[in-house]
Amino acid sequence: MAITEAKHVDTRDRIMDAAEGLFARGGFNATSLRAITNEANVNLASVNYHFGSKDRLIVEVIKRGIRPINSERLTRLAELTKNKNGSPVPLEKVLDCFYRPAFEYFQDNSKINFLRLLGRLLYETGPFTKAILEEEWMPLFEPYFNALKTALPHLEDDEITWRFHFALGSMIFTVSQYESLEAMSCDNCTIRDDFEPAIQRLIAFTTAGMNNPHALKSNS
Amino acid sequence: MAITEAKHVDTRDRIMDAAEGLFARGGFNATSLRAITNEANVNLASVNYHFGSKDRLIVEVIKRGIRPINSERLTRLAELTKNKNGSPVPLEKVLDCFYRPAFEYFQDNSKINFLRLLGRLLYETGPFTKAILEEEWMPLFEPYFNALKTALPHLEDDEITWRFHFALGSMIFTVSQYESLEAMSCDNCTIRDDFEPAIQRLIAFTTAGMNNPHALKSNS
DNA sequence: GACTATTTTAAACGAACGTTTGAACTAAAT
DNA sequence: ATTTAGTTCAAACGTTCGTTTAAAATAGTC
Repeated sequence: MAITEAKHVDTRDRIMDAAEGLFARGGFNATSLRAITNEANVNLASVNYHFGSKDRLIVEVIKRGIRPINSERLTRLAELTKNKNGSPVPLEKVLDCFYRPAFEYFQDNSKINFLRLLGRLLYETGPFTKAILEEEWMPLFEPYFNALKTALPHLEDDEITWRFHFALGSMIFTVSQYESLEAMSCDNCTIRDDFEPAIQRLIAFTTAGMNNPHALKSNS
Repeated sequence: MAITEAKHVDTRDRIMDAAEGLFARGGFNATSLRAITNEANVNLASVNYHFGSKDRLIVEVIKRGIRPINSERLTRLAELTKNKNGSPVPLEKVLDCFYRPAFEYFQDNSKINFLRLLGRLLYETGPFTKAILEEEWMPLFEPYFNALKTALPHLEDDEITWRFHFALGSMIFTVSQYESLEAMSCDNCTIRDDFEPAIQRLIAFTTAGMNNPHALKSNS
């Protein structure tokens, strides 16, 4: 049974690896199962055998990729607030806990496409995509929103939401559209070899933006 | 000939209007010509008659939408730098010239989907999409980069490029993913009825982020 | 009213898609 | 050696896609 299971898992993972790269590069609808099974060197029918359908394949691919990132985000934030129990947590440390697990994906070359797939997912439509995002996002939003609230006590809730949204946009754009940044800078500004300059600049940028003492009145 | 041209233009525009909305909602590959022609109440073959192919249809849709935005961006920046000839231009005014023409698209309900289509285009693949984006972006990048350089004389070129990239991410995310912001805030933070609070907050956020005096050394 | 050019229409084309099927294959258990 | 459960495989299924075709309809010209 050991070898049988090894084969099983092997085929499953080869399909998911190939699907992850092809979905990120060409999109979900534009990527055919035949393209995936060709790249994975498996039979066409094995996708429906192991996953049931193409829809459930992408769900598994996304969950496999996003869960270690998000659990790491929660773990680091919990450690951060635990060690500083009571006293306010520095804003830049909170943002570091949120950004870094995503950036660390770039260390693994086989995962470099996944963040682009996640960014693309925001624009994909379908019965499953929105559900996955909300399902994986909601457990993350509350703890981080509370951490931001204690770090920015002078701001109203909606103001924090606005600024968190802006920071999210910067991060997502940075990790999923890095190619356009490379093009703009003639490859001077890159994220591939070492993400530390990128994440430090991103933290500096978004910390300054969120710390801005001036705020619009009320929630209008 | 007058009525003939009217019909011609009418069918063309009805196709483009329907395509813009459907492409934005469901993506390029997932939207069939039959869905477009049904929504536009025109015959299926008229797409190929008027545009030649589905690929050339999306090119025309994108160009029709992006050109008035980008020409307005250039016009307003030119006026801004002309009136303040010589003296440095305030950073927030430069960003206002860049952001506002995009946000003003939300005033026209028929155009509300176009910015989402543009955001989605960043993640679409194809021989035409990247070419359009670069073709329409390059004439914009140089003037705005120069304006940012004079507004931020203490920063190196690459540092400006990084921060401009972060600001771009915030803006694109705001105009194309406003639904997730509404969900996070229980519809307290919205952009639909009035974009002025959104654009002012976005300008405040990105101005603070770009003005940050601290900068990483060198271009590493 | 006949003629020409332009546009619209219904129908069909071949190709590619996700999925299903049933037989062949593999490896551990009896 | 036979059985059994799990997996792989080639082939085919029905559907949908973008595109093409040729006839019908429309509008302007003489």
